[in-house]
Amino acid sequence: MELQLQIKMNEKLFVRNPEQTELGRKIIQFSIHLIHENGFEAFTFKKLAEVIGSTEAGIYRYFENKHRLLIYLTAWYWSWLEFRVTFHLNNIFDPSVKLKKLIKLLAANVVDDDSTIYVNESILHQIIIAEGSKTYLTKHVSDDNKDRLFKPYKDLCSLIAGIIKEYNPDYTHPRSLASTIIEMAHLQVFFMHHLPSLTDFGDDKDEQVAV
Amino acid sequence: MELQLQIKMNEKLFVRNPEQTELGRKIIQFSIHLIHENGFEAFTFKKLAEVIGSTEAGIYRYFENKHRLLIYLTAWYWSWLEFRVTFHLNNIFDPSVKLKKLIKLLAANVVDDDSTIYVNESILHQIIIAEGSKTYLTKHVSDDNKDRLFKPYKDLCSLIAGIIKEYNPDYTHPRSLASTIIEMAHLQVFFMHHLPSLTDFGDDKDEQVAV
DNA sequence: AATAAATGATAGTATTACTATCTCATTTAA
DNA sequence: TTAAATGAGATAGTAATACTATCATTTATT
Repeated sequence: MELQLQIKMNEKLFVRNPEQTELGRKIIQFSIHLIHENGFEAFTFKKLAEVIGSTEAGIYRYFENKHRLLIYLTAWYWSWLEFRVTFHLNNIFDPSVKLKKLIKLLAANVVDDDSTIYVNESILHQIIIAEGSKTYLTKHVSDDNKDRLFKPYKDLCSLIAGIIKEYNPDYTHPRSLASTIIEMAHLQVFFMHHLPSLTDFGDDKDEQVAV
Repeated sequence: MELQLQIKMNEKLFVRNPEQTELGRKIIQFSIHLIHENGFEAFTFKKLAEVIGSTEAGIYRYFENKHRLLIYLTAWYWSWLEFRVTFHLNNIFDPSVKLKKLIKLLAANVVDDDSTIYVNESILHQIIIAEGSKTYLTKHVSDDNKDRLFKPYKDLCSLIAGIIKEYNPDYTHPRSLASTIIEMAHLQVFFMHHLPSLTDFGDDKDEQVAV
């Protein structure tokens, strides 16, 4: 069975839909690699253009600026993750089993998913860890939020909060706990790799974040 | 009783010690205001120079670049917070009381502390919430870490991890829990103000983050 | 009073983050 | 089949950013 996974993206995230043209798909594919290699700060449209054999102006036809591109990638990732979570939790009814599976999914190393050709999910996952929070840590969060740019993130958070509520209907802070779980599943991995004294998880290839 | 609180800062954080000259103290004082007003991305040494009536080159004599200045401010904040925590937990021996007091200290609104004239702790606290994680979310974290630039953060984390261990010596992840508490005490406040659906805390003037 | 440190003034550079315009090839639609 | 629309390359230009360098002047220290 060969399926092609297509995620419907918010139109405000781009100027022209990158999924519909060759250049657009190259922008997605290679921006992921470039951001991962040099970090978001050092990433420029000019460098990206050189890598994909196009021009700076060409990339601006697809994305308003590099921050929007980062939000696009991040939104894509959260949508993809939500689908993954929904898929894996399907037909499981015990909330405690659900929660355990969920945390495994969030904390596990992501393997590249072949059903999306130009997105390398494994690398994208690492970008989210290192750069994800920069999408909302800006002076224009509220404007971006009004444009619903963070909806995929919020949807995932809601999904998790719902499972927490199922597990314990009396728990008073399911959404805060959900966002904490998501953020920490990522941040603890970052600490493990770069600031190990801030975590108890070892930077071991085989070791997974404990559940 | 009038005390002057002086925090000994790591020499690698600056080119010339800003606490020892008038211009240096102005840099600290007004960079806090500027970063808070326009965000770290929009903050430049040129704008800062204009505000304090000096020149761009003048500020470069104190800080290598704006990122180092942000790390300086952040390091200062964590040191100040560690002192505050140590002070408030002095002579308390029940670990559960300690933990509760600690979380109150981390989550409470910070009021400006008069024992430091040129640092407005209340505003600095808001900067840490919105910009703090940008200090380590870079490609050069490991180098910065080798220069011990994050020591104040790690020290605070250790202190909290120690209290957690006192409370429950069998707990296997005290450092991860400590960093989670610190990060979330800040991030949930950010969400409360800007992305309220990611939290259960309301953006109410009187309401404090629950303990 | 002599000397060193701190600051101010000015200039210059490479890079970044865009915007604009014009051409040309390819699709698509009438 | 031809005209129009679309996608993309090429080139140019601008304001701002992130610095570095030099030199003169003011202020502090001995």
